[in-house]
Amino acid sequence: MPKLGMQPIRRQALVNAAIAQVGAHGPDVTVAQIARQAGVSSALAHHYFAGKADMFDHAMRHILSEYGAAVRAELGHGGDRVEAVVRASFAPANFRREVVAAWLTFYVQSQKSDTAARLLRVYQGRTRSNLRYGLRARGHPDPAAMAETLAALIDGVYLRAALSGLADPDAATAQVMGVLR
Amino acid sequence: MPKLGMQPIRRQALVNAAIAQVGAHGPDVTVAQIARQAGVSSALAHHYFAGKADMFDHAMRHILSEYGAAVRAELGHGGDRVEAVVRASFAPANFRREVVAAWLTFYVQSQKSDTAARLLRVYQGRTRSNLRYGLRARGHPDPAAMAETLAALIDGVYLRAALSGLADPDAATAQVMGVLR
Amino acid sequence: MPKLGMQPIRRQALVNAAIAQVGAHGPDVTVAQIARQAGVSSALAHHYFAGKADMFDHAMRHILSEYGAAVRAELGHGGDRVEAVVRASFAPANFRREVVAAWLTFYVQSQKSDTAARLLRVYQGRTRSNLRYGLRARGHPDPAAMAETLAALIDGVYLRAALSGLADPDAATAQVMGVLR
Amino acid sequence: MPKLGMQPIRRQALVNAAIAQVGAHGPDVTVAQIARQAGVSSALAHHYFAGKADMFDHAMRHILSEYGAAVRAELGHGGDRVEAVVRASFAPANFRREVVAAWLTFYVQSQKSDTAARLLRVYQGRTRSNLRYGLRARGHPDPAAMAETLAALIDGVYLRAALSGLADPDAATAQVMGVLR
DNA sequence: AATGAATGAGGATTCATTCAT
DNA sequence: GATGAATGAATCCTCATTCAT
Repeated sequence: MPKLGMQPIRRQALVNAAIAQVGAHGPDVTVAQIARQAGVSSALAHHYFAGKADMFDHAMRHILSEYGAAVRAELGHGGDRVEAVVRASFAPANFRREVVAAWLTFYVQSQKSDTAARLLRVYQGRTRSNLRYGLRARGHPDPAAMAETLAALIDGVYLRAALSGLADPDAATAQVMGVLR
Repeated sequence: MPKLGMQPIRRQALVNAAIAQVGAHGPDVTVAQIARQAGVSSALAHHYFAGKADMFDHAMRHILSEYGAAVRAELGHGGDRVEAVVRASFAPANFRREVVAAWLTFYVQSQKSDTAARLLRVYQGRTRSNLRYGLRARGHPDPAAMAETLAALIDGVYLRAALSGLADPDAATAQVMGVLR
Repeated sequence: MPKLGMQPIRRQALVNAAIAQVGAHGPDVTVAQIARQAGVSSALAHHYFAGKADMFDHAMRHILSEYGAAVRAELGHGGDRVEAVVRASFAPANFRREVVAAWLTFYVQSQKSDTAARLLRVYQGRTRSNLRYGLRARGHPDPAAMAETLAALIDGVYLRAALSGLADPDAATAQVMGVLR
Repeated sequence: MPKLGMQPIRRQALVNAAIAQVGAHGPDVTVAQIARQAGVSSALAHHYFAGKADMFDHAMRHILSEYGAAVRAELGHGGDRVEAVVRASFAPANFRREVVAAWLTFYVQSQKSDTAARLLRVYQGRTRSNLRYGLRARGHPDPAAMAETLAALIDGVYLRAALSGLADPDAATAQVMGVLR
């Protein structure tokens, strides 16, 4: 009897492996490396994904969707909307060394991948809108500009974490919130 | 006597071509592409550089040294030290679309290249120190922390410029300086 | 299930092709040439061997192991041990034009390949020991020295066969045995 | 004023360098390496020789001519002709580690170079004839066969010296003469 | 005489991808 | 569902060789 429903399992395993490998070895990982880490043959990776680029797109999608989930979770707690977004950005699950490194790599590759670029724009828009909304609620004088600044600062902190390999969620959150006084 | 003194000319041309190509096509440019843009054979590129990685290292070095020159130039004008650093960061020469894109790519690759990582660390240290010094002069209550924040914010703005392809020096400067009130 | 068990077949085919091509065209054969003769792509050659050097090492290993088999076969016939070694050295299978030429090439390359050098030393040791043993049995007054001489003479005859392209097993055997009176 | 008569000096320097480099690094030395050791540019090497193969041919020619000179010198001493040839073969000048290694390499390459093959045949013929003549003078029952054997043995001893890197002139001479009792 | 400059040709090696089983 | 087998298409890099000066 054939194994049923392997598709979602394999796809998830491959996406995780892609993130882990890209995070560990940078952008030049091979399909074979990813497949090996996922415990399957590289041929199977091509069976489940249209190609390497497709796998990378899905990996980025996964990272962003985990981020989205973190935001929703924080928002669910009630409390300040701005801090919720910032806190979610540095939630331990998203702020793991390898995830941050992978995020940066995919970020760069989105200069070439339309799919990734589109995804990124969607999430950036959502973040901006969340921040503006929260800033307005706080009575901030220029929510639009400050939202941009916060978003850029979050990315900057990510960038430096990716490079230094150090990632301290609480410190990062405090640093970003600091500019709001 | 043969034609003499080509070495520095060729090296510079190749470094410029590397920045332009990487800025335009991302990290996966080929040595042949770079050489073609520089108007030489790929063999010559290998004659003047130890290899592709060496070329990339020198390209990063060049970007950072141009940045360093911009900082020194701004500092020479006198005036506020913090604003000088920020303004230099977004000086038109450094903030060209392709340079920013190349910078991001090399930034990522510095996860693998020790040389690039070292360079980066030097420049980051210098920036941090300049910012602290300027912040102290301004009587800022927590120069160390704010220097980190400004540095991260500068990187974040760069990052977003690299992706959007939009780069407005004055707007960027104003945005960063904004967090100082 | 895929086509299975190609590995040993391909490896053997590639080793044979390597010997044939090196025997025919000298040390500067290309991996592509060898692969073509084996009827596969050069990429596949790299799939089954770590690289060109690895293929050459295995080719030398194969030649020496065939030689070892010939020695054991001759020893199995009983009879004089010295003559068995000499006869085996010139057994038609080992004394084919291309094999001799390939042997010489690998011999030279063993100046650079540690693996090949090690193999060679093992076989030389074995030959020396067989010859000494046989010479002692024959009551030769100085088995050690004569073993060296016989071994060198065998190599010398090989060398000349490699160059002249002529290889007459019986004549070669007689020539070597001649020095024993 | 131009330097005059550099031709023979440069050619000799390049030939010596070729022998040294091939002896040290095997058959895959580059023209640039050889030129560097000779203290000139690789362009100059091509000015004085038709190409790499030509340089190698001349290197072999030089080795053989030094050998020829050694033989003539030994023959001049009077004494046994056979021993003169053997002794000359292992004369320190010819039996230096690097020369022996180079000799072996050129020997192999003569499978491809007609020039080298021709040279080799000439010298082999001369050696054979010298040995036969000397053996006849000694009253040897089968000068032709023994000449072949001695020649092969000399080559075999060379071969082993090339590989082991050990070269003891007197021991080698004794070993070869030993087969004459 | 001599060499830095320059390149064409080629070679080893890698890798995403396809296919037969 | 899964994989070993297989390859075409790069890519980096090397090197002998030529040429202008």
